[in-house]
Amino acid sequence: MVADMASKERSRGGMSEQRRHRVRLEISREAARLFWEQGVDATSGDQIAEAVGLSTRTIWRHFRSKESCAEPIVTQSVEWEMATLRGWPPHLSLEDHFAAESIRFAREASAMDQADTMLGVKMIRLSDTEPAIRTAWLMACDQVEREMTEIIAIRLGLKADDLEVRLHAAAASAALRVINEYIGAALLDGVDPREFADAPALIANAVRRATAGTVGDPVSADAEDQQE
Amino acid sequence: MVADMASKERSRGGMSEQRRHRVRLEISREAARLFWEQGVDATSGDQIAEAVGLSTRTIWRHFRSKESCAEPIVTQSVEWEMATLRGWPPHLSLEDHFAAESIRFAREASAMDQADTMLGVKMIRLSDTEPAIRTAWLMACDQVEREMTEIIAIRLGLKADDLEVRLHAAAASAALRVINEYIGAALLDGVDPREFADAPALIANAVRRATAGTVGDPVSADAEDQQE
DNA sequence: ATGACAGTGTCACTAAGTGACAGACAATGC
DNA sequence: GCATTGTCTGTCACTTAGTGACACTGTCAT
Repeated sequence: MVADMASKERSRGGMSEQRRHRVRLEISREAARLFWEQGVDATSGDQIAEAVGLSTRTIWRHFRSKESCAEPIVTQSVEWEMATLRGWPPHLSLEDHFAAESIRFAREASAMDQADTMLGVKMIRLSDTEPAIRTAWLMACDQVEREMTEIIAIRLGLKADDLEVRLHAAAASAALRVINEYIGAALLDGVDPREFADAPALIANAVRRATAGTVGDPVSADAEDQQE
Repeated sequence: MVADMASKERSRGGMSEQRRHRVRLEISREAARLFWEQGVDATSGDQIAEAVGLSTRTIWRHFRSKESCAEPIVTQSVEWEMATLRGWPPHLSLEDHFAAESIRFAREASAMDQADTMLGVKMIRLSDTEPAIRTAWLMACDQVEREMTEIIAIRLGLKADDLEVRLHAAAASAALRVINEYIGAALLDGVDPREFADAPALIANAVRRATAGTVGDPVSADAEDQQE
């Protein structure tokens, strides 16, 4: 029975998780496009459903509200940052790690990933004027903050609910958000992406300043173990 | 003076702004109470209308959505912080100014103000589990951030859209938010408010660290004039 | 084959929110 | 005094977001 469940998890359940994610992303893509082209209010659930080729009912099975249809595409646009933070090795500085990862991203990302990223940037811009979308963006930033909290806790060898850690995480992720908005807005205004080659340094310095120099530099391997 | 206000209250255009604000606050108070007592989903627009003694239609005239009914009470809970920031004299340190202002608040605030503040704290706690309310809270924090941007720009003698200023403002207000959540949660857990006598120092130090020491200390009177 | 199950469609339904119009009420003009 | 004007509010019909219940379809395990 255990093996049965395991195989089920792999074939059925596990698959369905991925599939669900894919369907949500597909819906989100169309929804984001429509939101961008004609505004949120002017876009109906029926329209989204038709664009993606599903029944309206099914849309509501995947999303609890119209605005939340934008979430996956927004979340995905910060996902690589979260992944990058998760994979931040103690012995590397933040700029070195971000620089390496963004090179890897530029090399490995598919055309669809790039298109999705642009859609995400558009949603972030939309969130300036559409409160409904701003929610999605702020929620995504909230996710980044939680991620950041974990990373900082480990890096400093403190608990994740420590006030110090929470303060650093909040400040650092707020800085990250501002840089995201800043670069995103510039990209939409047609600025050449090459202009932002120094983004890793920009981010690392902002994080360093936001955390009083506590976060950003390499830490010695055993620093993360000592709890005091 | 009071008579002046009262007469102005009756006069036409000028008053309607204040009156509108009062009505919204009254609605918000009842809505927040209901949200806290029975949850957001379980509270209908009709219920709010009945509780406040207005027709449902009028509720939707004042608020564009059910959740946004919580906004004024949430906003008000950070309003004194915004007012305090606005009135931060250049020659004072942040802790000194906050300490002075919070003493003044404790002395001058009416019973209803205090009750509203507690309601606001409850809404902030609610926003942990109710995404709809979290929006209101994050929006209020957004307001604080904008306020903070202005204050920091003036204090450092830079433009409000300067990236440096925006980074500092975001980090500082994020720190402020975390402390708000931290103290609010503690208060709801029954911790004695006297425990937080050191809040001004806590806030000032957090802001100072979040801004790499740039914001928090007194600035010389002419520092704010020089643009570079 | 057959049964279990997850995903989807259909349809009726509740609740959120809007538009249009009418009445209440105070301030203003004559 | 009385009509006028503008703002706020209530009533009611209406649209749209979102849910519940049930039937249908394809896939997998037995």
